[in-house]
Amino acid sequence: MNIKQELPWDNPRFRNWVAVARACHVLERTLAVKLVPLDLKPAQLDVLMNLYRHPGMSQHDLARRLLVGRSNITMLLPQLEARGLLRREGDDKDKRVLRLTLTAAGEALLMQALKVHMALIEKAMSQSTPEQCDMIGEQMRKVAEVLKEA
Amino acid sequence: MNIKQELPWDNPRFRNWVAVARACHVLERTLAVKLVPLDLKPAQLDVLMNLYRHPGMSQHDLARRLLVGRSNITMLLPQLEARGLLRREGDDKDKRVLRLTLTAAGEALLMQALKVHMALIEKAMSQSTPEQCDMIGEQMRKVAEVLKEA
DNA sequence: ACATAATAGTTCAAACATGAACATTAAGCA
DNA sequence: TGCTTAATGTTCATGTTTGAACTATTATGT
Repeated sequence: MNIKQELPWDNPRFRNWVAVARACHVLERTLAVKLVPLDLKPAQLDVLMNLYRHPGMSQHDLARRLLVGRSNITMLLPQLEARGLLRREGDDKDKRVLRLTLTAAGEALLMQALKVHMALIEKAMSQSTPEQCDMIGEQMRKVAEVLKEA
Repeated sequence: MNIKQELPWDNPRFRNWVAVARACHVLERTLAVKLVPLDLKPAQLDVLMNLYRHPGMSQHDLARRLLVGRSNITMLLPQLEARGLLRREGDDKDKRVLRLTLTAAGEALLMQALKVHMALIEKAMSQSTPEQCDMIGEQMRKVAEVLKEA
């Protein structure tokens, strides 16, 4: 009847998830520091990455992918657009939506930022075997899936 | 000479880490929603959790554990103190530091919040075997360790 | 066609986080 | 002892994120 047996910290799932959250947090902060020379914040890098993978996205779609409010996108984009990193063009069929695409400058900056991001991830995951790494990715994709309807 | 071979998304470590970051983000957002009834934000829960595990912590120590600026703590604590969830008492030996401890009310609220947190994590990790879960935690602790000197 | 509802994006105020400058106290050392 | 340096916590200005209300446009249903 030790009360500590009931504490979350004695539950492996809890302890291990705390480690996951902590690792994420550390990597995020480190990335922020390393992106300073490029005058980019992690949130902005996320925008560029998503536009690269999904050109022509609407702002609404982008907000959903980034798990962020639409108004956040509205505040975020003008800075990047003013720097000539992306374009916002109205859709012909639906005059409500703005289609987003990277410019050449945007792609170029993204590539530089990705080098930084990649190097950091390489370092972070260097302790794991390829099999472990794949398993982690696989499990984490399941986590995101399971939580969608939570 | 396919240029796509060089892209980070084709690197397993990159893709898998993106999945980790995404899972974290989703769980964090979900937790925030589920904590609304308790009038607690994830950052505040982190404070309570750390004070429970390490009673008598200084604000500086707390800031370092939370990977957050000291000023952030200064802004965060008065709300919780005003709600009677924690106490801040000056250290006798060193008049600069404030020692932090949970009150009974703070512990009680923490226990309620932990139930919510725990349930969410259980659901998230329910897809993984205990062995996989432990392996993930182990690797993530290494990640945090490796990035400390990065 | 027309009214109603839903959607995309914006605006705005409030909450929140950040980092530099500051006051107070402690530690190191001549 | 005194002087310098470092550490703790606070303040404040700045920038970010959020959610609710708003406009404009499209979809739906009768």
